[in-house]
Amino acid sequence: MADNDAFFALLREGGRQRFDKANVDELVAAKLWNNPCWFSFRINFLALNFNVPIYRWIEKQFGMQRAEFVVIYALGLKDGLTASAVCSSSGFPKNTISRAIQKLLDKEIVRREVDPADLRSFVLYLTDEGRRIVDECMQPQVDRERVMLANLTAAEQLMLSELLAKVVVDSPNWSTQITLEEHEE
Amino acid sequence: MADNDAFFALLREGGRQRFDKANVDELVAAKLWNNPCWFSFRINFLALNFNVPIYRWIEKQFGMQRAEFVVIYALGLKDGLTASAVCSSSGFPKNTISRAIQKLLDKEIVRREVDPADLRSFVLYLTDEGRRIVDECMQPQVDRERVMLANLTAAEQLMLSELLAKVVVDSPNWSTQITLEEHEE
DNA sequence: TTTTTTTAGTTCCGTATGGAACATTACTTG
DNA sequence: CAAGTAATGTTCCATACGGAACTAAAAAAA
Repeated sequence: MADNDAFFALLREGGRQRFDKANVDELVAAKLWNNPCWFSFRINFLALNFNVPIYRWIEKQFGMQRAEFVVIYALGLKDGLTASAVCSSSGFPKNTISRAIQKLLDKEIVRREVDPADLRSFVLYLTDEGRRIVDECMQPQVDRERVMLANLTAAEQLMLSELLAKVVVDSPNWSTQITLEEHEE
Repeated sequence: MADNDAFFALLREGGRQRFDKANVDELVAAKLWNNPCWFSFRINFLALNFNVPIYRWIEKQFGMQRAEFVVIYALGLKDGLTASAVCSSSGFPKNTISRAIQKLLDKEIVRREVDPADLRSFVLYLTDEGRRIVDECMQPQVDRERVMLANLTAAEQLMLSELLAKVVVDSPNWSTQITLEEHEE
């Protein structure tokens, strides 16, 4: 690719001309269309706009912290996980997850058994109460997604789902290290 | 739409069959393809995978917290903002942003002037030092994006940029309230 | 086998965080 | 105009958070 610059400009613009920008906050518009990091802004903006109301609601309804919910959400999708499995799929540090699990054990939302094959680790299971809570938390999340995606057609949603999945699937190939020349010091 | 269910299943699947899932963590696979919240998982996973290394690096290099960087990032795109403008475009609560600004003032990365039109608020500007820091932070972010998106073709990146922008542009129409039947209490 | 290295999970500790109450200025309405 | 309401930023406080040091078990190396 020789004319990288033109292409990056295109990416950044991201179909700007087709939008009625009347309603968008001026700074949001700048972050969308005048920003070398088009991807990270879009992703972070959407994640925040999903998470803030959802976690506020979960906190209100069930007195659970984000990390706690992350644990039971993972268990809801796949029972019998270990703490470290939850960590690596969620990106939270292990002490945070560890504490979350302690609270969930206290509240009897989760139970655990020593893994006979590896005495260091525990296998986690939802209790009936835990299952009930996870289930009850899903509907608002599905609704929130639906609200946020209402501006896309069905075909667009499908395409978005596939494109994002394609990116996620590639994640094992991303180094966690920032490989810029390590500056001074 | 009568056959909603079939469509949501499609969305969730998000082109699963086309992927070589050999490399993906088993739980990540479940969260991708067996999850009623396909969108929020994808978005959150990607945001975390972008943010964690980037903010670790910024902390190391410049001793700045996430909220501090959010402020100067916004100012880098549009100088002369107020604190509340930064809040509403970033989603951070105002006390967090307020403290971040204090620190930036102390370090002389940002300066501020009373807004003559509104004596309650201040207008913020990057200092030369601040500008230098923002600039220096952009390259690693652009690089990180590029790494994360390397699995998409140019056309796919463009499509992704447009689709995400289309969702963001609709954000003024999303209520912040969770409107589920407010349960008991 | 013993010694080193890695891995799972916990604990310590200082710091960052966000809700709520606050002070100040601006806007609205009677 | 006065009185009430909303908006901007700051401060207080209790708590959540993550890095780093730790214990114990497993795996690898010697």
